[in-house]
Amino acid sequence: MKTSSLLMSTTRETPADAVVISHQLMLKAGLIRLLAGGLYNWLPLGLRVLRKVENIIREEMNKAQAQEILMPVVQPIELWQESKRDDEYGAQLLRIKDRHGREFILGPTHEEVITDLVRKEIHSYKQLPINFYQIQTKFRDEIRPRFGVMRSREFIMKDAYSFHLNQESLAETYQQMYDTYCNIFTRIGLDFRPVQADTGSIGGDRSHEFHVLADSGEDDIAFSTQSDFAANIELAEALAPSKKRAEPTTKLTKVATPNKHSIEEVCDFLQLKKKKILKTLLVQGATEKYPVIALVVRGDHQLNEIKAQKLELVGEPLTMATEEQIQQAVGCQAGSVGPVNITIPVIADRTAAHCSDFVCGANQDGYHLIGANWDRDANLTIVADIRNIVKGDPSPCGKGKIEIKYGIEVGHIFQLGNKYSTALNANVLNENSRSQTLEMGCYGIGVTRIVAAAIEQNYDHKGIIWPESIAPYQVCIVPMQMHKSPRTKKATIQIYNQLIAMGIEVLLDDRKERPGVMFNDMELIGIPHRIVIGERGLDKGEIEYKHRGDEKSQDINQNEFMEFLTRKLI
RNA sequence: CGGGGUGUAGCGCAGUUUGGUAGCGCACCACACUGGGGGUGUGGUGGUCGCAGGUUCAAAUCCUGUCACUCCGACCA
Repeated sequence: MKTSSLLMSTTRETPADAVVISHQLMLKAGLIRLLAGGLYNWLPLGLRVLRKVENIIREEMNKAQAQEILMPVVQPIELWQESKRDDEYGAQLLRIKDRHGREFILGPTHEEVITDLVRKEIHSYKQLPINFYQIQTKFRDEIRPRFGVMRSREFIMKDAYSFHLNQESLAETYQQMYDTYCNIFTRIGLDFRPVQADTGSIGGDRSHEFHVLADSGEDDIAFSTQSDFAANIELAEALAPSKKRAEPTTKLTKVATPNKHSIEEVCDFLQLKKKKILKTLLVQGATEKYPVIALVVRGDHQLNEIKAQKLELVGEPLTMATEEQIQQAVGCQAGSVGPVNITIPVIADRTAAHCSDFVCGANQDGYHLIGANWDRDANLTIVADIRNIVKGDPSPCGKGKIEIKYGIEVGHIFQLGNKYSTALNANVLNENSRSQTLEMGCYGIGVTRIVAAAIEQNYDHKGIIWPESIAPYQVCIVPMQMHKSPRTKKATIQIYNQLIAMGIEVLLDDRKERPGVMFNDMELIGIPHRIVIGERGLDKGEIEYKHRGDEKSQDINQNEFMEFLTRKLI
């Protein structure tokens, strides 16, 4: 390809709207352009990268005996009513009507469609297990699209769905997909981690997310410093302190804390560390008997809503109690609530339950209690893990301490079980001629997001540094004064043609631009291998080579150049 | 959905307070010089100032409404 005929829309200035580096660089390098909120055009260079990612995924999926299919983006609403997910998905599901007034949705995912297909096509256990995948556009009407293609409304996803007669077979394919995902992300050249994850509203039993580690990641991942344990912070268990709780040493005393509500204010006022205070949050209960529940965590900890809402007494989804409810339940404002002399059920976090001589709200506006202790002053009935794990906590795996890093979720695999096959009645006959509900797994990869994630991990002040596997072109040729020097032109065209004949993707910058412009553009768009040809080198019988990640270029003897380059390209 | 910000040429912005001929830089086009890191000069192209309504002799500027984009938060396979 020659740059003279390529749409290479590089810009000098950084667009004001882009905040993360990958978004900025994708715009600057002319990979994508915004059409509307969360909707992007992919320009030629960007699309080449996208296709490379797709092809790696496709090859690895095929290797794992998965079969590629293609399902429609537009799906009839009836399927979603059948699975009861039309309500569950809510506003994120974009609904449309056709000319006859029939309702459709733009597919945010394809569990329903594939399950429908399978219930129609698969009838015998002999056809199992089977694994289908597609690389297809999805649409999710995100509340807040942001970070370019990292969180867009329309995006491309590789989604796979496997079907099984039993749990063992599902577990086998799940493991195979786990390995396949590792192969895919390794081949792409990403620094990634498989992470234990919450199954979320998609349902199911076992789940791993695959995260690319980057500062701009939207997920918090907890790692062990001494093992390969990694879990989404939503899920990571905060262990109970191993030591016994200290005995009370102080008297329970009420102190005035006028207009001090937040943990910070009270700490400031009483000159305390945050960990000496217990934070009491009131949430909606699950039953009429207990409409309000108190959740107690240590002042320096954060409530983990996902853990909390899994508790029996707690309403789902987790909702904070209203002011009226708080007044009615404890007779004071939210900032003065505490577990002492409270009539509603109290659920204490494991670490909070381990505190002694603590400070808490007095259940009276303007007052807190100091020197409070469990059992002596407050009933400790329910203890549970309801906080976010934090840096320095012991790892739940038993080895090492916890470190928190940010991750970009690029893959997610689930063992769904029979949620959809039951809802949609997907059965096969087993070897006893009995109808049996299918077990199901699903496996997603955010294809467009991978492009952004790869940039987040591979860039410098000049621009993108593509991993070789997904670079839009492997090699670029930057000739010096080619339009004035027949010698340079001849050498350039010769190498260009040779590389093309070898099947190498090469980009020749044949624009009548100054060298600086060409260098800057090629570095911005991140082509891994650069060849510079000019009279200066030719006089010495040399051609210049530089890798995008290298500090310096090297001059290679003209006669040995192709051999040299071929070795670099392996 | 709550709170903030911004809409003026392809991009980045000034002009709005105090109403009076639509500006700058980059990009783009032409020519010349230049030529190993976004070079220089000369001359150009391009905007119903997001949209609608109102006030006024006169609106990018003031008022009302509306739409879009964006940031923070909540939300979220």
